[in-house]
Amino acid sequence: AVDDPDYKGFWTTLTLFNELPGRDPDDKTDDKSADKKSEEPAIKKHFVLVSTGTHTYGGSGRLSGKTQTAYFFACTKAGCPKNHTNPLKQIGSGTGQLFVHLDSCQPILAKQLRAASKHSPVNIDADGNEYSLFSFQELLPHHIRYVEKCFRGFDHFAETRQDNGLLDWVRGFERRAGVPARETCLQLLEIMEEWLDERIQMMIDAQKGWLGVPFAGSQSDLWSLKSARATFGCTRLSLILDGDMLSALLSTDEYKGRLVDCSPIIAFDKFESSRHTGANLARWKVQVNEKWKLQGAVKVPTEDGASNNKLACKINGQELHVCLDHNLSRAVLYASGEAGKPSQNPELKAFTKRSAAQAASFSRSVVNNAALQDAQLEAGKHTNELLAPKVKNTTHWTGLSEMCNRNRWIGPEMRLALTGEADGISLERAAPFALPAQISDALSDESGSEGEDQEEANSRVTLFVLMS
DNA sequence: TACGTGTACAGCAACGTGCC
DNA sequence: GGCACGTTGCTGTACACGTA
Repeated sequence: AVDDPDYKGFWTTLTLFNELPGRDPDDKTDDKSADKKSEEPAIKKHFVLVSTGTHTYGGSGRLSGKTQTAYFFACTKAGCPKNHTNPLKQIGSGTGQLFVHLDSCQPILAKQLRAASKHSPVNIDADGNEYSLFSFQELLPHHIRYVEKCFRGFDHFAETRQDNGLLDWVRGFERRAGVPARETCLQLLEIMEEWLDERIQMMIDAQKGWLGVPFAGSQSDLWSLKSARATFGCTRLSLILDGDMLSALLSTDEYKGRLVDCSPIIAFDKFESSRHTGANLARWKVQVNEKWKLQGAVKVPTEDGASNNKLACKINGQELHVCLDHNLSRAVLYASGEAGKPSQNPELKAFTKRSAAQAASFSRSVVNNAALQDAQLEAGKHTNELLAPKVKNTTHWTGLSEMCNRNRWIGPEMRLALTGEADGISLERAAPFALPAQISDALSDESGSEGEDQEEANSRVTLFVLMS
């Protein structure tokens, strides 16, 4: 983010950010990664390498049998027994043995070096007080809460990085705290998932024992990538649990005397089959039901009205209930004439088509578009408040409403841009289409005049459409 | 172009073991 | 019990590669 006095929190791309004054992406002088390659640990400046050898790991761990270079260091402090004739053995690039020696040989220096090293949990604050960051074991309960927070808040574990400010945010409250590594988060999440699944299964079994089958509802949906190369399927179960039973299961009084609405997600899978046909969907649902012992549990699943959903339910002997929201959106599309063959509202459909074409003319004509923007500026709008006409979105059922509203808001400016006249009446450009019957009737009723010629009638149509 | 994912490894602390 | 030494675990970082 780029902060400047005029645009607080203005977000930009990395490329544009690097083009800002003072930024040179090729300048590596302050790049820690570049320094790290050439700079050895500071503690080695206080030792001299005497000789090298080979170390073979013993024990039974993962390193057992492997070999690594062993380095023999002499302490540079005068009179130290760990001199050239009795050097310290240090395996690999580590510095552990050097620190252990320095702790007793030069304890103040050892403390300073530890505090300076970014790998050490030991720090020294501005007042010279030494403190140590929490160990992994001390932090584990906080890590668990952190993972739960990320999960509940739909945050990504990629946030557990030092370079995004989160560590500073955490240490602002407790300087000894730290965020868990990504791998730790994933391991904790796996354990939580396992425990949660056990509880869900326990509730499913109890509900089945209480009511028999069927005993639950379900909702499922599918999402496909635009490339159609992958599909994700999600299913959640709807349980209305007896609170007394649930309290007994979970050893708590929290739910006693209540009905508990519980809707766990029981499947969220990448749908591996390249063809998400009804048959493939039916097989996937059977697998989910087998995993959770849900055979016969759901008689009426709720889904959208896709044909593959309908077929899957038919194959599995279920009665599909189409989601109310989807049915409502279909109803609006039918009522507005957009869906259904034949159209149930051809007049509105024709109007919608012409109004959309009119709005689209502004994106096709830079002259019209410039005139519209000028009209809005003259009306007192700021440059960042300028609106463009909307074309009806054919997929969203709110498309008709959004198009009409937007074009009504900027109707005066559109009239000015198209006709040069505030009232939108232009005798120069007649509407090129025949009058829809309803509009014609409405106009004739309104005017009540006789003998109106065709040119005048077309002008009135232009006005009518613009007003709409 | 930016981001996601997997792998390797450096650097350190902690723990275990054996010796004195 | 203190010390020296070996082994293991954890975090942070770099980097390669794939992909939206």
